Amino acid sequence: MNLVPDRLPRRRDEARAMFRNAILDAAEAVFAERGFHGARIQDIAERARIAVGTVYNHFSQKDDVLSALLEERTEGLLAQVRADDREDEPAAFRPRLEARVARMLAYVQKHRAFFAIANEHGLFAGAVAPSARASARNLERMETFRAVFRAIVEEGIASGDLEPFDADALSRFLGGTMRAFVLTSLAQDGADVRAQATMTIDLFLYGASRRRKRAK
Amino acid sequence: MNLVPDRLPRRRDEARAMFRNAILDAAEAVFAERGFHGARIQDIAERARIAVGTVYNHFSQKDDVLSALLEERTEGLLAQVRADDREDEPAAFRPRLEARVARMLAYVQKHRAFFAIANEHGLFAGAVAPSARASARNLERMETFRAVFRAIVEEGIASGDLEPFDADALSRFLGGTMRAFVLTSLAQDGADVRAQATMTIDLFLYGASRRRKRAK
Amino acid sequence: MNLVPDRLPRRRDEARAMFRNAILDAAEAVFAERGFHGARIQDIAERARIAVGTVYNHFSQKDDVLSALLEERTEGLLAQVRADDREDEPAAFRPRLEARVARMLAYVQKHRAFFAIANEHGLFAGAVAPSARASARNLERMETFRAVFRAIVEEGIASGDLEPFDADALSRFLGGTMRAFVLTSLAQDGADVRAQATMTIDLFLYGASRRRKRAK
Amino acid sequence: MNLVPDRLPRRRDEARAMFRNAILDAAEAVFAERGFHGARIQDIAERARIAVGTVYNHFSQKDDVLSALLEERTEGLLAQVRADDREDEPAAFRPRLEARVARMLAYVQKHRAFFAIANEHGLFAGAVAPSARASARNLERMETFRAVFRAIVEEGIASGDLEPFDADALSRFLGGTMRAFVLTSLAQDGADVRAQATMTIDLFLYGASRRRKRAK
DNA sequence: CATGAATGAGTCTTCATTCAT
DNA sequence: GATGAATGAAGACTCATTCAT
Repeated sequence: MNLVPDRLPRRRDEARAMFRNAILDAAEAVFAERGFHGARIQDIAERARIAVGTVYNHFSQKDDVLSALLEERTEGLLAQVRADDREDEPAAFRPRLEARVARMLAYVQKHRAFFAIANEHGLFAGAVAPSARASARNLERMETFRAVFRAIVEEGIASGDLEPFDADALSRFLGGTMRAFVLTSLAQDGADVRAQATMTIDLFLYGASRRRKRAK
Repeated sequence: MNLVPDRLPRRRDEARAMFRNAILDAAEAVFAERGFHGARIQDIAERARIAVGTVYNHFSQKDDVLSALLEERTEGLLAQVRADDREDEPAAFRPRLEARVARMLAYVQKHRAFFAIANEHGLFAGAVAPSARASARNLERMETFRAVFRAIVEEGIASGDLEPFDADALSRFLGGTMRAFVLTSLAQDGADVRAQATMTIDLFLYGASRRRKRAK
Repeated sequence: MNLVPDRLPRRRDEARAMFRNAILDAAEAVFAERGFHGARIQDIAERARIAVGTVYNHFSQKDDVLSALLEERTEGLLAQVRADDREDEPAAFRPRLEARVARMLAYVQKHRAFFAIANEHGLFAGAVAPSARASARNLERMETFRAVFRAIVEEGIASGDLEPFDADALSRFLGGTMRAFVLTSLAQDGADVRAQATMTIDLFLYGASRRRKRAK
Repeated sequence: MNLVPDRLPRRRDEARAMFRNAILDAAEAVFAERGFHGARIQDIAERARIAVGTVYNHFSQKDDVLSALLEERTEGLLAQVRADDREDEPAAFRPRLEARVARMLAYVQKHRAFFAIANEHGLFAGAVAPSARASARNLERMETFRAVFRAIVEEGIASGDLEPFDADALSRFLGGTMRAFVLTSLAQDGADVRAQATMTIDLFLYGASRRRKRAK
């Protein structure tokens, strides 16, 4: 095994990745502060302490910076759901859902600067009419999300934990419920993610009506 | 009563209002098509079949057109909730809530072009961290919304229909649930508003868990 | 003599003149405040308490308002020089010149708001290269001025009071000297016009050098 | 001495300065042709053979281009007066003044395109009432001028060459006299600066009255 | 003739993108 | 590949002028 020829390329790749990440981090901050349209490439470059041209060496358009950010965070968020590779993942529906929701909330909390604006760009746009403005990739992304949520709901229906309503409606409901509390995460700095997850699940499962004798 | 002196001023006011409405209608359509930033004043003027300058005779900035639209639609949406003046408004919590929700869904459906973009401008931003970008008026508007939802929830708690959870959390939950179905309204042309309202309320009240013997 | 047919027309003319004057007065004030380009027809109309359209009933363009003003004030200023009709006008060169200068200074002082900006529009532009921008009428006006000053100077040369220098140079010198003190008039509210006139003439005649034994 | 590291920055600075000068030169010409308001940034850019945006890389507003021009020419004009560093500067009051005036006239002649419009923007506004429109910097500039002229005049009074009149009045008189002949410079292409300077000084010192036996 | 809203040509300014160094 | 100045298309906004009432 000759490692030498590997070394330089590897370093190069690392360097590339560092620039790329620096740009994305800077963009996340600047987008959050000024919104996508209010953010100038110049601002992002300055925040990343690089030159404007360098941004263009890594992304061919401003839009691509946003897309990459959406891609990255979406992927990160979805990774919180996919629990297949976790050994300690609970098996029962509710605790498993709770674990997933808690992880998602934590992730959103960590990147709240970004999620605050992602909303404006259709990340949570749900079933909004696919306007000409929503890029094809955006729609795909939303569809991935939807699929993940639908899978969860279908699991629940299959396991008998959820009422066999329309899976689509239920997945939207789950999304909406989470979103309600995600927004709290965005607003607060040190939100108690665990408690929020519990409340989210509780309301998702049993609603807001006056509980009678049902055991929680 | 001498109506004559009234005539001209009245006509003038009417003319003013007509222009203003034409502009707002055109803006609603253009914003929906291209988004706020993609919409040029020229586009709005053309759609309204007036000159660019005329837009500026009625709104001093592009931003103000959006604001006025938000104002108008927000007010319209809230008007659907305030049921005090309706004689046929049901008295019981659930049917009353259902009626309100149905009216709101219908209103959103009617102005879905607008609500699709209002989303991007914080109308539903909920508790998102009040960024420097959200105008003071925007915050006020969101607060009004919040207050209306909280009032509904508090009614429900008082009447014993809702579990005495934190009113703030419940109002967010109600908002999130509605939003999930509102988005469906936005996507579809002839959505069955009544059915959606029922499903919204049902999920809001009883959640998604498998129903046992509880009477629906 | 039938006065009736005269009455209405006369009143009409008076009315026209009143509007015209109101506009010119307003324009004088607004031009002085904001400069010609900074003054909007709207501003002038407001100051004159009339409608924008009315301004256009009296002047066909914005430029014409300025022109009319220049015309009027130029004429007024020149009227201060032409002393032919005054019975008490001194005959000797120096007192006569002094009287004329004093009257001009007083006139400028009275209309200083206007003269402060007239400068920007070539009223005193003197021999500036006749740019394409200086309207033909403007040049004529300047020429009239020049002619008046030259006449004065030639009088002085003829009477032996002035050194037989180039009449053109002398007239420019007289203009420059006056201008130096006119500017003081513009700055101060209650400038002592008489004293200024005396100083102007004194310097014009004898210069600034140390006086020896010559009787002043 | 290592010049290498210096090279690039030095070249960059030179490049910057070249663009800046190209813009100012173009602006001088265009302003002279069309006046400040009639000059479009586009015109200036075209004349300088650069893009519109480049103008904005060097000046943040159109106003700033004019200001920079005023600054530069004012400084240039004043530099003609400050004779301290000249070895061949005459010591006696009159020849010294004459040298200074000649240099100023030559400078104005050289940049007459500019001075023709500077007039419109208060460069020579003298003691005009400091309107809200005259920028603070403008006033400063005028004050500098005034100070220079006053210093000259005071020198003359101190040396006994000038009558001990009010220094302020005398400095205005000097300015006015010069201005009268400067304007001639502006009009003519190949004006005889030396002769003009002599005439200026002569009139400034001895006025226009008929000379008796006094030795010139 | 007064009125004042409608008109739309005109211009400054911004900023994504390019490219020579 | 980094740099940052040059580029120029694009768009908000102004305001002189028109014209229906």
